[in-house]
Amino acid sequence: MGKPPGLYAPLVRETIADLYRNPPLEERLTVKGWVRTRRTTRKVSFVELQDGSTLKALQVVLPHEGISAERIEKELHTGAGLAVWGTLKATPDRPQPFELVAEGYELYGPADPETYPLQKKAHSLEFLREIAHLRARTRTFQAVFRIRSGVSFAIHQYFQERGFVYVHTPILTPSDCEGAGQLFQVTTLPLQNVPKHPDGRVAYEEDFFKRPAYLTVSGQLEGEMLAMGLSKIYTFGPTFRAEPSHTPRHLAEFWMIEPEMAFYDLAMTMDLAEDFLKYLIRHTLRHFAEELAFLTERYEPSLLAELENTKESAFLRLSYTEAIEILQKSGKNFQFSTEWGSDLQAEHERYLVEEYAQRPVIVYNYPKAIKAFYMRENEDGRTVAAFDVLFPRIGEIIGGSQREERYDKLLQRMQEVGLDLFAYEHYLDLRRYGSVPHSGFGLGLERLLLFLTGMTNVRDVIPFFRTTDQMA
RNA sequence: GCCCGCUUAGCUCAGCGGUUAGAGCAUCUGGCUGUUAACCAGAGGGUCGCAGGUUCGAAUCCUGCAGCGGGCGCCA
Repeated sequence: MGKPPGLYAPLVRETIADLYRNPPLEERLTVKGWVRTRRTTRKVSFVELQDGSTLKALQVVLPHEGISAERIEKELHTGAGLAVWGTLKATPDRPQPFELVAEGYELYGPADPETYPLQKKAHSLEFLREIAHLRARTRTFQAVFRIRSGVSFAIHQYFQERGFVYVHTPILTPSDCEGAGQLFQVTTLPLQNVPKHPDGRVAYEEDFFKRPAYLTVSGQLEGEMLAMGLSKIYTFGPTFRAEPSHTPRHLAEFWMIEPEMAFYDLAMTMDLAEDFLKYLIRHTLRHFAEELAFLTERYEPSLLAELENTKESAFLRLSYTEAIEILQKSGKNFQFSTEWGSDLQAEHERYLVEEYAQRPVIVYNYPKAIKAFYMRENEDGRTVAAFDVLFPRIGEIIGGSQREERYDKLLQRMQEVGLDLFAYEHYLDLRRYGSVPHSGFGLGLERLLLFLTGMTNVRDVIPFFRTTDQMA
């Protein structure tokens, strides 16, 4: 065995990605990684080494005269972690541009082939969900998680370049944002023996916050408070919903991006949303060509073409009323109503995006009755300045609105839907003092990633998923 | 929450009332003059998700349960 001699120590190029960027041919170096596959012939063995820095592997040649075949066969199985040293040689007549001719290696950790679940063959995504702690060893998840990292960076970059302030809104909150959506309650009260008043009410004065507390379902209300001083802000953090939704598009814990802008009206906000999405697509195409090529070949043949197409096309904007007319004239037999006033269902959205427009669609000015209390009422008195961005394959990817900045209108609306006004005093204060027009939207990171990676289940674009009944 | 489907070897699957349940890959053994998810030969590996029922006979049909997946609703 033995450690690499001292002359190898100062390594300039450590990762396999570095080797491909600028191959130090004929140099002696050490590379560290995990075995993807091994092939053995009479005189030499070949190991494909991966280290997660690129989807490409480094071919390592292990001559049996230097390293015994028995040791290689015993130790170097798929999944084993090791350091290997030798000389990088060009191989112009082989599929790969170069290979490492090894002088020795040190095994860090073996992977017993009898029990190690991953093989050099492809596995189903469903199987990999059962071993989420090992998924990062597959190229698929390396590609997906690297794109997730890159697009997260691009989100910050986009807003920072445009003067938005990144604000951290609380994860623990005293109330529900929209009076809807199911909350995870957070408590330090003992569940086996909850202290109660004589009349049966929970004695919250004994709880940690001396009142009920929940995990946030949205940072929007706090985002508005900060935008009313900083003008343009955005949030980017985890969000929690205790909805028992069992679909490939819902998570109990997911990441949301919520910009909020003072002095923006609905049209400006729709422009921002469209520009933002195209920026993220362009960034991903520019920086993750290798990953996108892999995912296109492996999972979604139309992925690359769809990204290219979307980044060029102007999103089709339809008012809700226009959308309803289009649906009514479509000649389609929809399961759900297309009467004015009914909400657009998945089948309607799919028709608008995939058949009618064949590109992303923004629907705006929805009926007041089917939207949240904080959305700004339009002049017609029956619609609100809300919009949804609908994408092919995904459906709704962004939901946003201009907020109701008029105190009387907001108060009236809150009373109509029966909100506890006391809990929203601070929110109402924003309308009492220096209230100005403002708007914002929410983008679900995982849904965006479905579009960017060609994956079809949000459980496959977040490292450890939480859904009803499941914690990976 | 409602509806549908699937569950057979470590993995991906075939078998769909009739001998002792199969294939590819993986594993192990042997071979191969440098392989490209190498190749060639051989071997081991299964209470056919669990429980009950129908039948001369059940992996196969029925019922219940569980796990997983999908559609719808809700949304991001």
